[in-house]
Amino acid sequence: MHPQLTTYLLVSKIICMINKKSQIIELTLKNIKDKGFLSFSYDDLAKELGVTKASIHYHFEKKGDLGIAVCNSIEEGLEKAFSEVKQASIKPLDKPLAFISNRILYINKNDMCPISALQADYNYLPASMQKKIQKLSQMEIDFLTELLFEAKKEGYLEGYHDNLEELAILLIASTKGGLQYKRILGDEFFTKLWEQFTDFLK
Amino acid sequence: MHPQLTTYLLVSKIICMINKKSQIIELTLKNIKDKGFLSFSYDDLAKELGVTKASIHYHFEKKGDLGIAVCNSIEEGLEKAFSEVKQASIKPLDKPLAFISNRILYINKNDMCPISALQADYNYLPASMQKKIQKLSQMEIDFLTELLFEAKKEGYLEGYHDNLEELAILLIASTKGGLQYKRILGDEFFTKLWEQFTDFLK
DNA sequence: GTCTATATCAAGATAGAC
DNA sequence: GTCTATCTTGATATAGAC
Repeated sequence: MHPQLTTYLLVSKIICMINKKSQIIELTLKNIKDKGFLSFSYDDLAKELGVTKASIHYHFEKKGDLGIAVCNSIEEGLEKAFSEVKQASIKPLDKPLAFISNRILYINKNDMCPISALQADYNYLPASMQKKIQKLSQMEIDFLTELLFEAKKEGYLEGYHDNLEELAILLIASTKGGLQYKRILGDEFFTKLWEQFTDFLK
Repeated sequence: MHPQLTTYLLVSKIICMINKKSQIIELTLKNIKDKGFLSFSYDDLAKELGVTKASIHYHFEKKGDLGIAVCNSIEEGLEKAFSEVKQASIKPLDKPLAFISNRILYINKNDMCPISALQADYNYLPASMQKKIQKLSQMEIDFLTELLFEAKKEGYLEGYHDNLEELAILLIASTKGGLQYKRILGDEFFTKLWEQFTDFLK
């Protein structure tokens, strides 16, 4: 075989592997949002991808490995949303809620926030995942807090002083709770919540 | 055998059955708070009670039956907390948060709110349970809303008008979200949330 | 009412062929 | 990289003896 062909085959194999890996990660994320980490199975993924369980195990030997990969993917999404909103040409006061609604955009009608789903399963996840989930949970708070501080620096949020982290906590906690209730009681629940958010931020 | 003795044995058998049933329900509630409805097993209960799985199946043939029984138990607790707080001799303005803290009292350090746990598993629960969970979710809102209205009637909450249900939704949603974060990030998270609640209600 | 035993099914994971 | 086959374990559930 020509050495060039060998190289080509090797490269395309690696690219395919990367694609398959990220396919699996994406699909896992979807499953987590639907049923949680403990409740989805390698067989669920295999069926949706049209392959066997063993094939998934080739890419992610243990379920925990796949869990870590998904957490990393969530982390990237979080950072991307943060930097996009930070650089957006909108009023600084609108950025905190833009960040939240950016994140919510990817949660479908009957799905959970994936971070909430991971938090729910927390007690029975491997320590490596628990650590990652801690980090993700804190990151969301920190990003939102920073956006609130930037708004404050620009002269908004006069009613608030050193308590912007507290406001971030209120916004995140009620968003997460609200998303859960929305699945059960319908969209109005979240709408009524969001209206109050816009009142806080003016 | 004396007829009296027969009666005695029958009665004590029934009482024992009732006790065993409520024992199972209590233990199930504990398990739901720890791992969620889908993740606990009859074997978990059996081991903790020192009996076999088959024995639990005698009392609750299907897992869904047990789920309904637990939901009913939660509903009773909810109604009890509501009527206790309603009749308590404390300021009407303190009653809404008294209701919430009354409910939180029974959630241990690394546990979830059982309603939140059931909400997380919602998509994969039997329809009978989904209906019950809807009812429980709405009940909490309604009870809290009513306590807020009573406070308003007594002259408190001047800043609020027809939006007391919205306030209830904010309080419930952030409480639920906050309890989840508390398990991951520690008690301070919830403390910082609670401080804001007391600011809202004055 | 509780037990033993068992049926059935699904889950995570691995071995080895192609 | 994917497959078949298999192992092991655990889950829901039922049958029938005591």
